[in-house]
Amino acid sequence: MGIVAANPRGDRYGQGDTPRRCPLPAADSTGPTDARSRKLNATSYVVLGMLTYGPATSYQLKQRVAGTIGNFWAFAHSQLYDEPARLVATGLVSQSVEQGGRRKRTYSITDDGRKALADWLAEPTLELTEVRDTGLLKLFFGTHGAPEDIRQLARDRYESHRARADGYGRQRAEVEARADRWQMKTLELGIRYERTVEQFWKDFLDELDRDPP
Amino acid sequence: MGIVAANPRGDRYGQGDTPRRCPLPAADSTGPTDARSRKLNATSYVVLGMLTYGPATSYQLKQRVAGTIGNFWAFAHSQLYDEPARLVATGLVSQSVEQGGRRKRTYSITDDGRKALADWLAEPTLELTEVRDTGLLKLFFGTHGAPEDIRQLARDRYESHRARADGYGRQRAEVEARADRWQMKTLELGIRYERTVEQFWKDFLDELDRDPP
DNA sequence: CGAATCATGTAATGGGTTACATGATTCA
DNA sequence: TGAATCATGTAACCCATTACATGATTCG
Repeated sequence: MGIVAANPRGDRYGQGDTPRRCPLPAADSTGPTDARSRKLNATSYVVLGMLTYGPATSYQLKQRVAGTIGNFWAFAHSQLYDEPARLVATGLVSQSVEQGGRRKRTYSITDDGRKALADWLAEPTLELTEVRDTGLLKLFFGTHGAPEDIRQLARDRYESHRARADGYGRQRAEVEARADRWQMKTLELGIRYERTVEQFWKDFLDELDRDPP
Repeated sequence: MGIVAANPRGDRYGQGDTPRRCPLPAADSTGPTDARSRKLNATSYVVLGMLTYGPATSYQLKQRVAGTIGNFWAFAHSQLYDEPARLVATGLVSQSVEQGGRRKRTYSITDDGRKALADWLAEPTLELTEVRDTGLLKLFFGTHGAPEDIRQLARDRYESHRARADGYGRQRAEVEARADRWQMKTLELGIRYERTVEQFWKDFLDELDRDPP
């Protein structure tokens, strides 16, 4: 059939499939049965985590995310408006609304929020890493395009990863004082990752020269 | 403020912000003004690409994805039911419905579909790679948890990436005959990536032993 | 003082995840 | 022949993206 594998394992579908159902609310009606429980996702923890450095508006959250985890895990800024609002509803974050003007909202993490963050950090981490790289997808389907497309792809990707690796390198120097030990480590992984991928595309380009498609 | 950077650049928000607006349909009414144009996304191209290996049901698509790109870019299986249906509406895929029984649908790529795939392959690839790794997030916020959490995290992640790298290595041998050149290359990048990350966590574990938190 | 950019949001839509369902096939 | 697993789908909800909007501030 000309395709790599029909081998089992390798889907995500089994991953989160354990039916961890909540016991139904059973038609009771003790008040609003408040939505104070809600499954948190990565975005939630990013917001909670960033708020541990102090209260912030959505814009400030955006700034904190940019230049740190925003480098490898990006959001639309609207998420940093939506998610804190959800967390307020859940009681993990509180807000204070500025009087007058734009009624700007400033968010703070609550004790429940700190607890939720700590619980998450203590959980085992089983999820598989996902690498969302359009270039990889294109490489996989490379036979269905023109030979020159592949070469162009390789050049683009090489440049892109090299630029990012250089950027991280510069950032490391700038940031050394402010960042804590673990934050520096994430940056180090970022650099190692980008250099690896950069090297891959470089080797690939060389191979294309030696052995053109 | 104790946080890494408030440096500019590093958000995605500027990325896709060029207002590439379609000229409004201008209230004409030449028939259904069919929704035959639609911005395709990565899922679309995965489906189109997989269909170039021959017609398939959603389940067969799922199998083709698992063990190849599903390794690094996973979907819920329901997407492989939804997306082909959308592509049929766009005319890039055709379907034949089995008579009787479950009325199983088999999808094929159309000429327009092949064209769309080829166009995509010819486009420059500017998107930045996103690495969605919960472990990295936890590492970044490590100070807010217990010291033992970090160590556990490192052990978990080390194991996980080692297992995946081993898996890829085995897969490479099995698959060598069936896979084409570019497909093998994606596997090679996968291996390099996993080995790099495995090594990172290993070094980190060693460092934690030498210099405990 | 006007233009650009910063800062702060909202609305609409589409898409992805989760859960629910159930027929078909295999195999102990 | 019953249990397990394969195969096939649907529905609801949540979340993410995209576009729209506009007040505030800076700066030439």
